[in-house]
Amino acid sequence: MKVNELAKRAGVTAETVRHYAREQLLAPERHPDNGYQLFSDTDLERLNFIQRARKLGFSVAEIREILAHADQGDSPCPLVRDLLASRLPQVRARIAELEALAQRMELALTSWQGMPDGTPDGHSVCRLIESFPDAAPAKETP
Amino acid sequence: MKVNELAKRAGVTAETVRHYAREQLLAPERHPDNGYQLFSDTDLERLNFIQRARKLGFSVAEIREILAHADQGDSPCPLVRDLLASRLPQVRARIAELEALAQRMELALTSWQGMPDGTPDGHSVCRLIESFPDAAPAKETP
DNA sequence: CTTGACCTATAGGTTACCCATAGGTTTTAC
DNA sequence: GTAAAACCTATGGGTAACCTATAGGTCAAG
Repeated sequence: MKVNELAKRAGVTAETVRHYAREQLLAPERHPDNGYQLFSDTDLERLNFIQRARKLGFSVAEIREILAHADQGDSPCPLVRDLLASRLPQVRARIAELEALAQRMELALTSWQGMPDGTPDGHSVCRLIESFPDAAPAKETP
Repeated sequence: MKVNELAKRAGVTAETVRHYAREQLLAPERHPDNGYQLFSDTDLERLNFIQRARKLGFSVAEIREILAHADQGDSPCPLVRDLLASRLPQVRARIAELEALAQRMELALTSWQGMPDGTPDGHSVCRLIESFPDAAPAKETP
C-alpha cells in the first residue's frame, strides 16, 4: 500500500508516515519504476506499535532503538521498562512545574481583581507583573 | 554595561541577553567605536520584568508585544490580563494530559511486574506495549 | 488527453534558547 | 610593550515531532 492508504488505516496523516520513514522507524520498499514507498501489513502493525509507544511517552528516537532491537531478534522489553522507569519521574516533575505555574497565574489573576492598570513610566512597565512575588523557575512556554 | 555584566546582574546567561536583544525585547545602544552593546539600568529593570513575565508563562513574543505597548506609553495591563486568562485553561489542559500520561506509564510499569519479556517475531515487537490498553492522545514527548 | 488526486524530495517554520565558529577588542600580567 | 586571557561580534546549526509550502513527476478516470 502507498503512503496515504497506510496513513488512513492507522489514523495518522501522510506526513507523519513519511516522517517516520525518514526517521527510519519504517523501512518501506520502493516501487522500482516510480520510487513510491510501498508498505506491507507488517508496516501497519509496526505503525500501530509506534502509536502505542508514543502514547506511553516514548520519543521517536527511543522507538527507533526499540524497533532496532526487535529487528535484530532481541527482546526490547527490558529496555522499554528502563526507559519508562527513568522517564516517569521527569513527567512528574514537569507536572509539578506546570502546577506551580498555574497557581502563579491564578494568584495573579485573582489578586489583580480591581487593581488599577496604571500607565508605564521609565521605571514601570506594568506594576501588576512587577509587584508579583518571586517564585520558581520560568522554563519554557507550555 | 556590557552583555556579561547585565547577564550576571539579572542572573541569566549572556546568550540569553543577546537573544532578547536579537528578539527586540532589549534595544541597547552601540558603542560607536567597537559596536559593543551597551545596556543601561533601565535595561536591567526591563530584563527583570521579562524574567517575571516568563515566570507567569508569557512567551517571548508576547512580552515583546507587552513591552511595545509600554514603550508607546499605553498601559499593557489589560493585554496582560487577557493573555493570562486565555492561557490558563491551556496550562490546565496540558497538566491533565500529562497526568493521564503518567497514569498510563505507572499502570504499564506495575502491570508488567513479573510479566515475561518474550522475543519479537514478525507480528510482535514487545507484547508489553502491544497489549497495553488504548487511551488518550499521544502528543509530544514531555 | 487533460484534470485532479497522489507521489516525490527539499527547505523552512514552530519555541527559547544553547553551542560552536571565526575573528575583532579590551584588559591584565609580566 | 606585548602577549595571553577574557570578552565582544555575527552567523549558522541544533533541539522534538511533526506541519506546511514548493516544484515537479505519476497515475486513474472522464
